[in-house]
Amino acid sequence: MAKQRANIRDVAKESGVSLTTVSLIINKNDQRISEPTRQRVLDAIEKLSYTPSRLARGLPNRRANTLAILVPQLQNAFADVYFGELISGIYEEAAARGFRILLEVARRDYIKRREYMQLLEDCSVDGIFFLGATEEHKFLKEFDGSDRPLLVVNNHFSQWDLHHVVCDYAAAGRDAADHLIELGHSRIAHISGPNDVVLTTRELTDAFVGRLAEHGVRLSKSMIVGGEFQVETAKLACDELLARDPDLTAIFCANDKMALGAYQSLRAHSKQPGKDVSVMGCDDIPVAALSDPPMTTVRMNFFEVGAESCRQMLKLIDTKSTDERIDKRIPVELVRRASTAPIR
Amino acid sequence: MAKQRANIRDVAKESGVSLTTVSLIINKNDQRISEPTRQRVLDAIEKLSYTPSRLARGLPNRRANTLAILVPQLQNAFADVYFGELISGIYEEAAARGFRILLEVARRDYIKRREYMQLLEDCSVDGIFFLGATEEHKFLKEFDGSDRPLLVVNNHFSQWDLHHVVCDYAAAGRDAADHLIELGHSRIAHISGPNDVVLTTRELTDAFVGRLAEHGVRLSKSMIVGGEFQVETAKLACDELLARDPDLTAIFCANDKMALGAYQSLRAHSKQPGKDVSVMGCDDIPVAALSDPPMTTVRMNFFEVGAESCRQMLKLIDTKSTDERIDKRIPVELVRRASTAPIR
DNA sequence: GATTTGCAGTAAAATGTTTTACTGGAACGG
DNA sequence: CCGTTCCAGTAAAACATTTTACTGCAAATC
Repeated sequence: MAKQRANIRDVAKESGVSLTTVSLIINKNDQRISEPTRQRVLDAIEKLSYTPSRLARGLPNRRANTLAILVPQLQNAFADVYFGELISGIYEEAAARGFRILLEVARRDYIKRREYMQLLEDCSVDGIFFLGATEEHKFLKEFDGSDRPLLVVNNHFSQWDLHHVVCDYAAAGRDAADHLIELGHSRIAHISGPNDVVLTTRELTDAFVGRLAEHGVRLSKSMIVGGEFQVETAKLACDELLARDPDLTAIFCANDKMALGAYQSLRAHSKQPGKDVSVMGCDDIPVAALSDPPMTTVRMNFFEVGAESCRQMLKLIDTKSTDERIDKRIPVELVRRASTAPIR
Repeated sequence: MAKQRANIRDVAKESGVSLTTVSLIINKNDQRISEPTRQRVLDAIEKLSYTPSRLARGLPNRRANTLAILVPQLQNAFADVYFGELISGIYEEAAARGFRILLEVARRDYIKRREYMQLLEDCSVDGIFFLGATEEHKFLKEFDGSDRPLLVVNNHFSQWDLHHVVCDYAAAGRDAADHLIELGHSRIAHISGPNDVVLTTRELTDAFVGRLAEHGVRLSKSMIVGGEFQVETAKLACDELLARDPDLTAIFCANDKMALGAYQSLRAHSKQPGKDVSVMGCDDIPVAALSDPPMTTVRMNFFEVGAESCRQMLKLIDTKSTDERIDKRIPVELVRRASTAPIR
């Protein structure tokens, strides 16, 4: 029991070669080692059950082979399908390339103390994904035009020059408008997300309203109410809309959760969602298909957004090219279910 | 622009002391440095904006100051409130102690290749939390009685000698039984979790049935149906129970999601949950309070389970005492809402 | 006055890799 | 036969810290 843990030196000694040779074999990218030598070293590795230390490996080139996922502190930070899918997508892609994933929660004093910077500066991490970013996250200004590897996942900002990967929210708004028009609706309302702080959901609203206008349907400002992305607030929003126009025939909600709130409100007003009033959601979270009635919505492939974000990040880290900004849009898809119907 | 990044040597040179002195000051645990010297070094650190490298710090004592959270690959691995709360709890506690959190997904070949071991052996991580463990995860046998720092979060196993932190499921079962008895019910059914593979939910069922028996109410095997923890399967389970006893007055479900499935089934049979039939859930996930009717359930503080798990893990790592096994129970609490009522 | 104790700090070894620049010899072209 | 190229591998520097055992000196003790 002389040593606990074999290191590269032990392997070198055991197989009678130099450290360099062992290192080259571990990092398979070098052709110059002959097959017999390689075999001998591989045997020694097996025999000593040697595993290179990640800590030591990262040291010489200051690469941790780790990426951080930064999420804001919400009531249920990770407990959200939305975040869950994004994280899964990032993870799968990272794992396939030998990268580890760190989880970080951006609480108020986390941001105040600039700990996200610490992460990069103490070499804990080679890049940071920021999920759930809003325009209230002023600290992002720090990354404006910088060559620090930070990527905003599923939001984007026009005021700051950052790397983005995001669903095509404008297309989603247009798809929703087309669908409701096709069904013959014209008395339409919209429950929006927090349009003042999130650009993507603002784009959704703008595209929806814009496309309706192209079809000759005018959606007045009063028929757009914010629902904060939550079930309860959306229910209240829907109550308000019904008070303003008791005869509206369709509601487009900026996410599925809010559409569930609209269901509740409609029922409370003795109206059947999907029959008396068509309701559309956005996202296609699992519960959308299971809801009663099954929900017509626009599917956003959040897993793919995560995966693409990771691919872009790895490219960014490898090339270190700071000259070009990433700005990817992931396509969306209309899903027809029973919560929308032709106008009677 | 000679150097990119200050290291401890630069700080030492700048303040005219040795490396050792700087190191001792960074790791505040040494008293022997005089105040003036400390101040001088602190100023130099500030001036050079020096940050110790985590990679290099971990190397000498082979500590990564990082913990891993291992989750099984489910349809929605992290997208679950349950996992979300556990992870948040672990995270908060770890962050407070300067530990980072790695996320790992135990897919089939991840387990086959024993990558969880790799994690410990390549010094990526000082300990592993395993979430969502079941008896089907045979690889846990590898940790049976071992001094490897693995902790099973919110499940436990009698066949293997492992570290556990878990909600008090037996108490939850008893609380549920007491509540329904108190309301006067005697024609009671139970939708269980996957009792064949998860011990905790089996304990829940056993405690529930046992306590009912103590009160003189016998729950026959046929009135216990498995619901796989999912809404849809629970709905089917409830259909089956109603077929067997159309006059049952109360159903206890092993989690809140399944109680939602029971709601659906009851409505499909023209019965009002909370009026015609009392329905109880377990967990108190956010949607329980928002459901219609608001759900009576047993609150399980998953955040606290996570936090306590982390505290225990850190103790384990610090003491390296392999002689004692962790086995903590976190208390639960009955939450009365509108889905249960006195029998008519 | 010699010895001990405490203070404030330092030298050097240890941690485990990667990477750059080199080396000895064989084959090959002219 | 001489210079070049290739092959298969090596020596040594670099990465950035922690930790153990020491040191010089002043004050206190006997």
